[in-house]
Amino acid sequence: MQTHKPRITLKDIARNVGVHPSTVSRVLNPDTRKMVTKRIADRVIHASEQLGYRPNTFAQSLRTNRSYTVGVMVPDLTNPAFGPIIKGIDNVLEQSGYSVIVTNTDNVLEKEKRSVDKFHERQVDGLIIATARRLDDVVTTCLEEGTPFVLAVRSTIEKGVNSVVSDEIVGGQMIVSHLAQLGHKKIAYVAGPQFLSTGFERYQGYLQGLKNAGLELDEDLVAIGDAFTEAEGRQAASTINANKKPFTAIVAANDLMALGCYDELITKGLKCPDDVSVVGYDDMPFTRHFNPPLTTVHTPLLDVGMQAARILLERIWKPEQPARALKLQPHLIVRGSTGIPSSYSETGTKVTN
Amino acid sequence: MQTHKPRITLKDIARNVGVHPSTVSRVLNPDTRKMVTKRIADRVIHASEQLGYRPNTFAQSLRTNRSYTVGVMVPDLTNPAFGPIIKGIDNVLEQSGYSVIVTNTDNVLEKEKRSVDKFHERQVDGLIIATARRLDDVVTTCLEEGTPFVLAVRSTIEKGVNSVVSDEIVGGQMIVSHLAQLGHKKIAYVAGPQFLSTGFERYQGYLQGLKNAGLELDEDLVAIGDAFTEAEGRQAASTINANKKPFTAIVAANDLMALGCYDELITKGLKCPDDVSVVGYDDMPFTRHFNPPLTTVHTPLLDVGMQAARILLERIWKPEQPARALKLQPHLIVRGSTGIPSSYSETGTKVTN
DNA sequence: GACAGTTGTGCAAACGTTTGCAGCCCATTC
DNA sequence: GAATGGGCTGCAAACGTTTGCACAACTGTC
Repeated sequence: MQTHKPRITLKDIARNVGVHPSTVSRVLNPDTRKMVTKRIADRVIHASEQLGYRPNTFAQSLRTNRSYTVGVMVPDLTNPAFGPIIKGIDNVLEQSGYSVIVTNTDNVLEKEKRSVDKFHERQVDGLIIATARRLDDVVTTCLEEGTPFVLAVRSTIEKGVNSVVSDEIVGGQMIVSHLAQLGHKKIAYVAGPQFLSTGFERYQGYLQGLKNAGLELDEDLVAIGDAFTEAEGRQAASTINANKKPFTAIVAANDLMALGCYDELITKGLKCPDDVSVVGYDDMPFTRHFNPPLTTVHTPLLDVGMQAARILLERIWKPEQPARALKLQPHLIVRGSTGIPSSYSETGTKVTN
Repeated sequence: MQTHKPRITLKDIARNVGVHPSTVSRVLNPDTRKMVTKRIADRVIHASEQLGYRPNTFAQSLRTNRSYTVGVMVPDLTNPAFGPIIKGIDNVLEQSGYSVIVTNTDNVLEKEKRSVDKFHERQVDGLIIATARRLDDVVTTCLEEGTPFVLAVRSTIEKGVNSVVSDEIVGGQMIVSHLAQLGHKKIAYVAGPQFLSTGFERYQGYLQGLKNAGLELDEDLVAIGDAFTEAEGRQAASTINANKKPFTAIVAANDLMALGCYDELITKGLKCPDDVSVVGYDDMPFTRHFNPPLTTVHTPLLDVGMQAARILLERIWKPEQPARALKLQPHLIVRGSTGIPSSYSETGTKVTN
């Protein structure tokens, strides 16, 4: 049965040094330290260290209305893509004395609303939202309430919203261009949810990529998944297969869905990349260890987190600034899951990664 | 330039209804609601909803000394093992109205101390520590200060500490037993840091496993990595290779290190599992997609998180209870990275998963 | 030596709750 | 019908800060 040490307050230090608590406060607060004589300040600092003073953040926040706390909303913590993002966020925020409250929304709207309510209740100074839909109540609420916030890895239809994303459209184009160069003509697409900017824009990139390569869209080679998951990826791939149209490559809207495609190919007895090339998106950790190593578009997740945090700090400090929509440049990482299309392989030019 | 809505306080509601703020407080607080007449209570509730009241948590916390906030310390957010743990924690804590502050310590002691200081400053009601070393200053500090806390996925030498871990020793034994059954006699071990309970106990499990199988320890077949990373795993495997002793299997202290072993084998031109079997530990996400799919010990990470959170809540509510050290049962998941040892394969009994 | 100006410190209110205490009202009882 | 008691509600203090204001003590100037 341990007994908590009694908390040291400004009053205690004041009594100890023989000054008024407000003086102590001024000394301990960097912005106001210069107001008080060095001699006294030194004694205060000494005493505060000696007594092991720790400010009471509640009292501070109550008085100042600033919590030095930031809320982060992510859809799914088990998706390894979010680890690096949060790490990036934490890295820069903790340097400025902010703490990060994380919450997992499982992609369910009701939870998102509850979370954002909770955040408001806790008076977070700002929000980083990685759950946003292309049109999203939570976002509009935050806009109305004037809460500083920035979207990570997702963007919205609304304008005037801070966000940091990777350039999804360009990424999508890169993929198709890569496949086209290898000689693929029939390129299927396993799309992510179209109500998410990532899902939507990557698909747009794919369409644009086809155009660039002079290829035609075949709607039978496109299926849309309801979530960025392995299961949905597999499901979508299976739908495409069921259409019985030939194809030599599948582009998946993210790495998880690509893994779903792997599974579908295996059950159909198709080999990747010999029979069908597969490409993902995100370059989440360990993609290079997959079987085969996954060709994918690298999104600088850690950077996304860090930049989002930086922009958020800017907005917290000067809320009047116009919104910034930062687009990081993605790049294609070619690994073993893409190769010369199977139609070519009959000619003997077949390559195994 | 948006203008923040003025905050609604108890006073506002009180004025609106025509009662004293304290009455409003009593109504809105479940524990004291029964003190006030239903008629008034209803009017208060109505008004509070109408006005969109949100309690000011700082004022509450300042008064009550409870923050409804819990700190979580993890060593490395990019390690996909921690996502599920945090998710589990968040799941159960948010149900009880607690928020989760996460911090990443990068395995550096100084950061851990800073974090735990920050947590104390913020008066978190409890801590979940996934960074603990076998003897750890942070842990002893928390014990002294009487902060409720529980270790997740790691344990300490000290007694009287709450923790939830998987039974590492049993897990280690399972692995060796599995390999022995396949016929392996020369089983190498790529150990994790011995100052971490996971590193230490898994190694103990390995030793015990050898004993159980009547095999002898060959120290040349053991190398210790300084961190649970791919790079260290590879390094350790390479060290063992350099010893020029024959072996047919490598047990790695976790999945990441196992991946490092994969890399080392590849550069040495060895095939897994045909030449060397490899097994990992943790069953982190996507291990089944690795090349080859990794045989590993499944640790129920989500459960670890959930149980840790539950125990923490217990401790927060009744601090006097004796500590609980919960051990979850791991189980072996056999996949393609283990097979009959290569010495056998010469007899023609070779199996490819 | 009086005055204005500067510098440093104390005072007290305020932030929004919670909660022990006091007191009111009404019902019950003899 | 007075005394007792119990059930509700109001009062006010307290939690630990921050900060505008007042005021005291200096400095320097004429």
